Amino acid sequence: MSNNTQVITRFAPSPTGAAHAGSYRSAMFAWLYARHTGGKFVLRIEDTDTARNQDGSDTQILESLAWLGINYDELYYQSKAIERHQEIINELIAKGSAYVSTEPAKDGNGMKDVIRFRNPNKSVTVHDMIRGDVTVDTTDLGDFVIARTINEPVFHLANVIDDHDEGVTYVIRAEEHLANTPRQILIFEALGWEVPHYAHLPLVLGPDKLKLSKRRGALSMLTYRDKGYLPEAVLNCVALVGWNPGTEQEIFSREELIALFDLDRVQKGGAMFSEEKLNWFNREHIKRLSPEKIREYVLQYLPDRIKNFETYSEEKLTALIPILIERIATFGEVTTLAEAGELDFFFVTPTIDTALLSFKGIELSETKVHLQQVQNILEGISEESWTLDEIKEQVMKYADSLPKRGPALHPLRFSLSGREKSPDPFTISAFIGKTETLARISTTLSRI
RNA sequence: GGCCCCAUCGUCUAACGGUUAGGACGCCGGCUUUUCAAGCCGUUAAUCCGGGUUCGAUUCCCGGUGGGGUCACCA
Repeated sequence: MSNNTQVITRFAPSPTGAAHAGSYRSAMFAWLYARHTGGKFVLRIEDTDTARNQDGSDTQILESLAWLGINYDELYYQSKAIERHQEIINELIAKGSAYVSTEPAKDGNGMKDVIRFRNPNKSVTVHDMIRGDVTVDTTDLGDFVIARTINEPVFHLANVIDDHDEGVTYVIRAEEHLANTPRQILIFEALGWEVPHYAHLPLVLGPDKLKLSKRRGALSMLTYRDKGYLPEAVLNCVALVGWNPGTEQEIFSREELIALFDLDRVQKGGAMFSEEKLNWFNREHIKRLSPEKIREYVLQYLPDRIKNFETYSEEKLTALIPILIERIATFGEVTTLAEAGELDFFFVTPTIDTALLSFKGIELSETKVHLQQVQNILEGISEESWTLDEIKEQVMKYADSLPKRGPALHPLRFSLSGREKSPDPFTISAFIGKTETLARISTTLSRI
């Protein structure tokens, strides 16, 4: 194999259901390697198992890849290569490398012809870019089946033919295929074709430490999209399971990943994919988003419940975004928060449960005094200087004059939000404005 | 079971024979302007075991153990 062969990698999913994080990691590495080397990345949908194909699952894969920004240079559907496959099967038989074998049908109904490969029974070495040389004696494979019928190749054969025809020079795929690689090499050799470079990626494990499968751990990438994860965060997170650039940098843009990625720093052992870490990555990537982009996302996830409030406006949204951003890991949480009513007090006057108004153990009568003091202070601040900093400074002056700040701050915050948990009172006051702040305070006061 | 692959904190990982075995996520604790969130600081935590080789092993070799993959007329 010459060193200057163009790098052509591929991702070859079968449309039999939702692919999982491990599949996409394979796609990602193959794509990253192609982009890094300036090569090509081809996508091949292996849709020959008509019985197990699932409708729409190929478009789901395509959509997921597009969302992640994994763009391909060529797209093939394996089912369209049937004639070519037949041609090769016949060639193999003509050459004596394969033969028709009449044997009892699998389903138990009579006899049937299958095509078997004439195994030379020799030792085959896979030169794996990640694991080094792996030598296997293919004898125990026997004369394995390469086609169900004369025109129906089995996975190994179809794979070899397609990879060859599509010019694939680097087969980058999951480790589960390593054990099957020798038989594919045997086929390549029988056909006199150049064997591609191989790189078998460590498996991505589920929480149970077992390899992810369609049944277990299959989580569509689109689910992540819908939950409000950023594609660059998912890309970043998944790229770092099983690979690292050798530095302590953790946050990478798509371009940085392409520039840095290489096969020689790919891990050998399997690894678990952690959603907790994904949340962290997502937060980090949100921080790096432009204000416009953030606004777009928030708008997309903010439910009508909020948008329909009379007090809702573009300006309010602008003020709300920074408050929102520090409370979420995914944009989907914007919806969750809003739907749980945890944002309502920004737009409508909350109902106050006076039993919860006082700071720990403080008499209601004393709370009332504090609240009145704060009310006076707030009234003294002009509309023009009604800013978060100013409000905070003035109110804190009073709160600090007390043995503890809680007795003054808690009732204020509670009067404004009506919730046990909420942003601080200054943030809320600044957000809802002077008039509404004072209105909420006097309403509370009147109810004591 | 045969064959193959793998093995550092709970998790993702760094350390290409010499480090107090480093970082990140999470956990826990503290701080910050009551609460929550965020932020900051800090703590806890690992080389699977046994032999070699070597002045010296996480690192190299062998064995064991453990885990995983694969042995289809599925891809």
